[in-house]
Amino acid sequence: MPKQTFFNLAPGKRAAIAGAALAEFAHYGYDGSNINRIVAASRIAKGSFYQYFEDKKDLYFHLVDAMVEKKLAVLNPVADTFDQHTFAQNMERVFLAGYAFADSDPQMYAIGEDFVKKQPAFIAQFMERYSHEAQDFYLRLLECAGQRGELREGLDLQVTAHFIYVLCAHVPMELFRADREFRDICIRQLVGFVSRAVTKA
Amino acid sequence: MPKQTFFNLAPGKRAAIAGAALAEFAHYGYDGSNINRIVAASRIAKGSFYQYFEDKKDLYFHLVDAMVEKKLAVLNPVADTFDQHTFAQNMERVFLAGYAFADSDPQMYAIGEDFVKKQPAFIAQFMERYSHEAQDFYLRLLECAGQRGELREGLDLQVTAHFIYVLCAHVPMELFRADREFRDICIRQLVGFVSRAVTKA
DNA sequence: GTGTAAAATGACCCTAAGGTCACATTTGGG
DNA sequence: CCCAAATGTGACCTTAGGGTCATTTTACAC
Repeated sequence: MPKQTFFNLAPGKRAAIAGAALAEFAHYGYDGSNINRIVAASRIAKGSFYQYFEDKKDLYFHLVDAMVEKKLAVLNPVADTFDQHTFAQNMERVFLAGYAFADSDPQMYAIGEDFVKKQPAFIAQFMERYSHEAQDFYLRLLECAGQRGELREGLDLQVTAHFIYVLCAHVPMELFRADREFRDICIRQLVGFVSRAVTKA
Repeated sequence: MPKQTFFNLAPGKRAAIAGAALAEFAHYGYDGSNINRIVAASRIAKGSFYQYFEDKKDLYFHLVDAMVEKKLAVLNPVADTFDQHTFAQNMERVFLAGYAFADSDPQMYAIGEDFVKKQPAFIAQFMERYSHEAQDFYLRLLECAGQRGELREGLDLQVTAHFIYVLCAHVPMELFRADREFRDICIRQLVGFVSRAVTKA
């Protein structure tokens, strides 16, 4: 967590630093990011950086936290009404919400992409705090479908949730820059694929 | 390309270096790899390393070349008989061949995984030499299906080939460590997914 | 205005790791 | 056996970049 000093900063200055960091991590990913660049872009001294943050990871996790929070703000309303929809409908709602998030904040999205695809070690660390948020999300989706009697018999929910997670974490990312129509086609087919894999008939 | 000196080496020594490098890149990926470790593991002096290779990338590309060659040796026989099978059959054959490769040489597979997932810059460089081998592969698959009259109307083959490529590059990797039965289920469903997406009815 | 605590600063430090080089050793032809 | 060319060697160079610290500046209480 950033030091108190960071939160004492004038909002504009704090936003400048957060903005520079956001751009840096979105553009270069965690591995390629460079504190000197962040410091130069936000017009602060290198020493000041370490008045605000423990280290580079501290800042990075702060942004990842913000990203997760922002993404959950989009996804939670969807998850909270899982029981009012079919499994297939819920899958589609999840995808649409995900793209809404990505479209609304491409930099946050880019940080999430780098985080999920290139920082497996951090994910493990992070999950200790968020208790497997992502997998649990799809588990909730499956359990809800189970209560509606939609699921096939003999399904290992944990494994299936992971499978869905993998699919949803990787495939839509590649389509992010595609046009809306193509996206929609792919979403519909992915929804169908997953639905056929887990629901009866 | 490695220097002539490397190819003049006694086969055992050359193999020791190649083996150490293979293990290093497979374990740490390109970004985390360390020449000092490679040098220590293969019992040569640091200076000798640079008698054999221009630089770290030279060695890495040498291994990636070998990896691609080995993978193509498995995939080409499949591609050469595309016209004797349905699209769905060919998709399944491609997956099975891919897993056969991964199972037979997990280290080579790991290098490929890192290359595809974490080295987009290198892929671009590499493709200049291999003329989009991967995308072309799926394009051939689609074109063959087209000649058999299996494809839906109005399909953009280039885009579709890319979509299939993305799916086949990311999803199976995640399943690599899963047991055989689960793998087979997933392969069948993926084949079905892609088939329904591109073939008539 | 003065003193004290917080914050700002940038030159500097330190380590990791890729890459070099002057020298030593081996090899092979005459 | 001798010499030259090729090869082997590891101490050393260099750079990048994360992180530190002594010093200065600012903010604020009295």
